[in-house]
Amino acid sequence: MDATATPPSLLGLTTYLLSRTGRTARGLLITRLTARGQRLWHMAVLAALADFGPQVQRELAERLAIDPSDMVKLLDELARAGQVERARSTADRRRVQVSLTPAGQRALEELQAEAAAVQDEVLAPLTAEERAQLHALLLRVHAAGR
Amino acid sequence: MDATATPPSLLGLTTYLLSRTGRTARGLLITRLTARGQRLWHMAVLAALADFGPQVQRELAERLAIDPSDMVKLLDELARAGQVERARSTADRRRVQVSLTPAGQRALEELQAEAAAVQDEVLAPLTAEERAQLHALLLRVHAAGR
DNA sequence: CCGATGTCAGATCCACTGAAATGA
DNA sequence: CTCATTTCAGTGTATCTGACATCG
Repeated sequence: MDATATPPSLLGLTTYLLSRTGRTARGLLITRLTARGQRLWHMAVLAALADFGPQVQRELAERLAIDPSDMVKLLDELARAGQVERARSTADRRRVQVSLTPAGQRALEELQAEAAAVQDEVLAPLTAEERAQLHALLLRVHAAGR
Repeated sequence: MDATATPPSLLGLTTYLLSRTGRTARGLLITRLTARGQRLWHMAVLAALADFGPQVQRELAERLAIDPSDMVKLLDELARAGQVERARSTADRRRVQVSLTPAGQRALEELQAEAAAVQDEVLAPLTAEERAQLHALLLRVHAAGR
């Protein structure tokens, strides 16, 4: 018996596997992004802006299920890198509209390429059909779990 | 369009879903375990001892892929709760054999029940057959990714 | 109510110590 | 037999992250 084997009673838990494989994937991506001076959440923020257009800070935080105070710090970094722009809403001056800059758009495309590469690596043992199956199942789990 | 919807370009990434759903499951379980004064790693350690029997501390850390120094702290907590016992090996007095106590066995069973409950909750949208499918796919991804 | 700032706890990682075994 | 090296448990610390509380 291999001295590095994972305990079977953990392997029997689907949620353990979810947690573990998700963690692995995240770790791999973080390594790549760090090399570019970006972080994981940067990609999520840029993606949200690309998909939904300029948005209020609060909505962004809610969408990505992260704490509003953390969003502030993320946007600080992205703004410093020139990837997003903040502008006070003229209608409601408490609100801040966040929008993607062309540089942000380019950065997002690069990050997505990195993410795709990591995904290929992680899902290597599965056929294309199986990947689609896994994706569909996870989508349903995700949709329910909020 | 729902203001809390996740960006489609993230939903298209299987690795994002893995990460996200894994995170959700872990969070739910942590909440339950905290209420019992236990932590996630406690369960992993107890499971490893139940599955593989008494072991040297070093092996235990290797198996669970955590830092040996962190294992020391985990075992301190588990020993204080009377769930594991440490004994110096007579053959090699540097080594410490860790074993599960009856109280540890009982604790593990309770933790596993909690984990099963969380799993039922998270995987609620899937049929039994689909859960088995998901499990099999994740198992293969996990096995490859080390 | 919203964005911003500061702080706190938890987890991971790394360097180091002292005791004990091993081997040249 | 001795000395250098390695292995192991344990200690302490630096760092990062996410959660929260509070302020303007």
